[in-house]
Amino acid sequence: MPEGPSLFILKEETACFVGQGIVEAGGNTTAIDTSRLVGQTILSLRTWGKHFLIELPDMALRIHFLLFGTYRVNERRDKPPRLFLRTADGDELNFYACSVREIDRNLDSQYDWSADVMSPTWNPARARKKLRAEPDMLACDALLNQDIFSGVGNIIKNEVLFRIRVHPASKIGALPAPKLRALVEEAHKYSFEFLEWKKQYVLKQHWLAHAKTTCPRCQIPYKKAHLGRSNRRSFFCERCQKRYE
DNA sequence: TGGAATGTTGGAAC
DNA sequence: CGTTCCAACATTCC
Repeated sequence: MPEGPSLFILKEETACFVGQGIVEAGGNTTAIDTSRLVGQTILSLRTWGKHFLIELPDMALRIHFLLFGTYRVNERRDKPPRLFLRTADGDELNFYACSVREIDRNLDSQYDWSADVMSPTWNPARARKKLRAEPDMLACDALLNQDIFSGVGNIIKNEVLFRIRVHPASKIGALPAPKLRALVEEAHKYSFEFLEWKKQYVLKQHWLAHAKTTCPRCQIPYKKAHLGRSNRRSFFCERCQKRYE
């Protein structure tokens, strides 16, 4: 579920909830008092990267799906939801195994929307500026940094680095300017390809690097290692992906 | 079937 | 006090 494009799909699927009043709410979350949601109108449903934001008159909720979170719209799983909302029209939104938090209602003061690779206000120049300020950061960590590439997850990270032929342990400060530019451009471009493939249920078959064993370009075995401060799985080709350091 | 994984947080340890 | 490390959370798949 988790990466930014998947949240984008969730937002599309729940657009009909905006403007509706909540007539019933509950779930096994202990983070919020769900009875406070009853009677509130859903003012907006937004996303910032992997955050799903529910804006209400009295509060704002932040849903984070972490690694295993799921949701159902007008359907239920065979498990108790962490949070559910029902509207007067009979629409129902169920969230499972996710983190629920009440956050400050002023979303604009907390979120840099231009950092979200899925946002219409995504700002590549600003991302490059943030990257230039972190020359010692590794490319694999930079892509997972939500302040720079909000919404990018481990799949997108591996696919982007393979496509731009950059080794995950490359130092940001060592990247030639065109490579830095390519990194930022591809993070945005691939996220939208991910979105389309995910909608068509063909995402996995388009993976070129993530969870793969052989480089499709030169046919040698991929290296697999947990790299960087993030210590997440990296799949990379030592022949095709240059290490800048 | 035990281990690993599309992720983040909070607190302990240093 | 800042930085780093690690457990915890929770689900599914191989």
